[in-house]
Amino acid sequence: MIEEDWNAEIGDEALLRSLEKVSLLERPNDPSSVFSPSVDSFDTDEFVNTQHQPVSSFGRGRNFAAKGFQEGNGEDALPQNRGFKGFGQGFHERNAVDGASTQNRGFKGFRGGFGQGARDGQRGIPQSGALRESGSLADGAGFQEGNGEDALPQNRGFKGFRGGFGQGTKGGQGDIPQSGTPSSRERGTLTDGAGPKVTYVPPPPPDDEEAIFARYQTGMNFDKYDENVVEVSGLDPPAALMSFADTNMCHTLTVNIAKAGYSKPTPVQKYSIPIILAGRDLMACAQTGSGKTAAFLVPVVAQMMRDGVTASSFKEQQEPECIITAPTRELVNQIFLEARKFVYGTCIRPVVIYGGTQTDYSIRQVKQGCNILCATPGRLLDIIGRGKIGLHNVKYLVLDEADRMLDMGFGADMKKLVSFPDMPQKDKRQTLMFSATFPEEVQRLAGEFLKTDFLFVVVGHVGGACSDVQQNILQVSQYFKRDKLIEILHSIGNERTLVFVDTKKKADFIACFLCQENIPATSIHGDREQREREIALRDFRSGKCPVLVATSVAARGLDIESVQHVINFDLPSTIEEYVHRIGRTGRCGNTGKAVGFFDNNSDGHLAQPLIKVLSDNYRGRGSVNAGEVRMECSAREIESWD
DNA sequence: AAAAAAT
Repeated sequence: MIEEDWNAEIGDEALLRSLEKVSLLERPNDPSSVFSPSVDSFDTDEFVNTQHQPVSSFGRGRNFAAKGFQEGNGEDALPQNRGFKGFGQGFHERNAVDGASTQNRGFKGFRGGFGQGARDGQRGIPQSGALRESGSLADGAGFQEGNGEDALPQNRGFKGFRGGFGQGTKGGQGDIPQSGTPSSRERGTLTDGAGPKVTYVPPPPPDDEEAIFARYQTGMNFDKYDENVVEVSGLDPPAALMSFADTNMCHTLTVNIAKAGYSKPTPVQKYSIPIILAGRDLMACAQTGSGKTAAFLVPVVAQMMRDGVTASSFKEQQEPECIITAPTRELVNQIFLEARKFVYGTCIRPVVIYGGTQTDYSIRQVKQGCNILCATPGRLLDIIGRGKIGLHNVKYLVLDEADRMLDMGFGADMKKLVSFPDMPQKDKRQTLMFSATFPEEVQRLAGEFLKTDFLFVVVGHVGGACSDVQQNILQVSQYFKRDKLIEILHSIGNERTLVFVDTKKKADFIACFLCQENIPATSIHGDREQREREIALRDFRSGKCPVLVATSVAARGLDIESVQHVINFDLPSTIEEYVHRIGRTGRCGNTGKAVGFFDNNSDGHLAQPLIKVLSDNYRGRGSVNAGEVRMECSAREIESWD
């Protein structure tokens, strides 16, 4: 009810500004140069809030945020003076007055208002956030480092915000020299290119056998994958295999497959593996969570074992046999971790490189030997351009989430990749593409990368949603989404839930809001530093933060155990993205639930495709159960809105 | 319109 008040009072424009405000508070600063509270300044209650750094960074952040939003108390609302700048006179009337008059009080109000500020007053800027993430609480060193340097971190954060979020268009104060956070610089949204270097080096993955082969349980519907109709188009497809033992894979690989917990191949594996082993190009489409990664890794590793690889040794330029690329950093990392299982005990060395980390670190990893390179496009092209990767030895080029890799955002990079003079022509390499969705126009683009006799495997139908995900669509208008979200989260208890929103700042805002409501949440999006993204994901995986609020950065490929719910707080703009997002649950034969908030004002274009996706699965099941009846109702409901 | 991906 409080929330309803809130909504009624501040209205749309003010809501957006509030979002900006929260984002300002949350803007990660360079973690090494910010103040942060010491661990003992948190009591248990507050510790919950540390789940999301914006709030945690304030210690009493919950009160802060509550006042800021609900009472419009300027002093509390904008503890950093940068905040006032950010809003200018535009902030909600009630705040505008306070805002103007307290502009220079920012620090004071803040320090006085929040515990840790008083204790560490000399450091000035508490919000700092960046490493206030739960994990960083243990990171005593990080805290200490902040001393003394942070005289003006708030200004930096502010600029970073303008530059990073405004993308040069909304900033309105573009004259401010932008140094920004590392993440805001990464995408080249800033013009001056100055600022601190990206120094992040990811923690090394655990390398004991048990950790490498860690996996989660297949679900009760695993065997139902076989009910899918599989269609293979193209000339002379090889026969599907029935079990992993049907191939002549070397003993080590067979053992690794078993250790990794793969006992029976899924349809996409049954068909893709022999096709790849036969040296054919492949475009494969299969529902989310049905084992596409192993469908290309297993045969690629098998071939490499059969043909031999360049022994790993230190060299300035490495010549990988296989390049795997995917649209997000976390996803390439996940593919890398999966590859480590299959190559265990062999001489094949997989390497992962991606942006947001020290380039030198990526280069060091590559130099030590590289047979399978997992990379995001930008860092890949960068490293190739620096001469660290020779392409002439590439036998396998894998595009995971291929439709995404070929469309607008990445298509040019992929063309660049295959256009390097030493990249083998398509008839001299194997090109493999995998995705759960593949719009026809992108299928046509794909042809340019594939041999003319490539095979096209479709499990179920192209773009179909995973049938183990029970889908519901609720009509919820903009202003009631948060109420509905809270209601749902309370009703499902502590189960792992992924909440998708449409913008980066809203991701922070909603995560912040949930923390205020005592629901430990964190966020992941492209304006967070890579370290923060990885901590957020780790905390979500571990259950420390059972709710992760994300932009589409987390829509594809991420395989997180026991995500029971996906909530599309904002529906995505395309049906493909919807299918991928809900596919974060219901993986590997497990069941999951998805709820989408359908807002008539913004989601009208999705109505028809949603009906199709929902009704396809309804028919696919053959029998009617409660869930599916609801699903059908949902579909009809949507139709009537149109 | 937003998001992602190198610096």
